[in-house]
Amino acid sequence: MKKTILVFGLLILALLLLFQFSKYALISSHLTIEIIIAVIAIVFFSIGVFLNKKSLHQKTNNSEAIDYEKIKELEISDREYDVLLGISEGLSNKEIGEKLFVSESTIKTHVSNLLVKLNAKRRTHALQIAKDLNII
Amino acid sequence: MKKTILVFGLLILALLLLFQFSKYALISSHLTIEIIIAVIAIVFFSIGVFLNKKSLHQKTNNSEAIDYEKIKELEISDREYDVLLGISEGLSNKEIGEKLFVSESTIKTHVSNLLVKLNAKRRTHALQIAKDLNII
DNA sequence: AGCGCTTTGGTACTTTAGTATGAGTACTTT
DNA sequence: AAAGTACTCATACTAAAGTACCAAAGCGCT
Repeated sequence: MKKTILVFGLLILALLLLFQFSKYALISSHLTIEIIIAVIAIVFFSIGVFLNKKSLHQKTNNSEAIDYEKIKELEISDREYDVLLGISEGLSNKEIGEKLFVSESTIKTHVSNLLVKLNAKRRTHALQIAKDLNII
Repeated sequence: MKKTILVFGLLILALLLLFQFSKYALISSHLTIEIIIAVIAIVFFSIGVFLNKKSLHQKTNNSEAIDYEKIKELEISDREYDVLLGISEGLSNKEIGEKLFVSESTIKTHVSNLLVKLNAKRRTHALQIAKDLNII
């Protein structure tokens, strides 16, 4: 929000500077009106591109970044999150166990707890929910 | 590519029109230079935003867009793809069957064929592969 | 009409997944 | 020291998922 105000302030400043510049240029007749218009066009075109790129990047980043706050909020433990990542890699409980050096039983416990915490019926459902919440 | 040329053509046209307009406006003195500059600034700012949005959308869409060619390449049938979408929604075979108005047996057949075609061991694995190939 | 393909569905079976319950260890907080 | 929490693991069970095989209906193509 503060950034937005700053950017708009700079924009208005740029606009005023261009007004002054164009007046001076016309009076002194060193530059033709075409060039002034071209300069203004290029400047504002660039500003438009720049601003849009920033805002769009924020949006795309938001949909890709992992929401660690949400993970805490759901009380998902570290180990449970490891298991969730294993599931998202398409591994079986046994394979996840081998990867984390624990038994399949342990993974089953973690998965069960995960399903409760994510309010999911199946591991695939959990995956869908987790993606929706931006936690994987 | 053709679109790009078209857009640039229109841009140049707009620029020329603005030149003529500004000249006429100055001669007839109906408008001040400030207003002309403001109009030009707004117009080109908008053009910048618009063009950038288009190009960025193409980029983001590319990493999200579904690769239908790949689906054909893998010889995944329409129905199998429906089932794949059901899996990605976290549904059980039974639920997918209800959604598509067919029996669970049918879904099992489709899933089995899908796993072979995607070279996956499990439905979660199929999901991971499908995401990797940009087909879901 | 016959061929190939998709879609559908079934049976029988094996393998994973998931639930319920109990229990031990370790580490932190009160 | 006691309570709480996270992690571990096991048993016993039920429920899904997945495999293998077979079979029939429907559609487009030649």
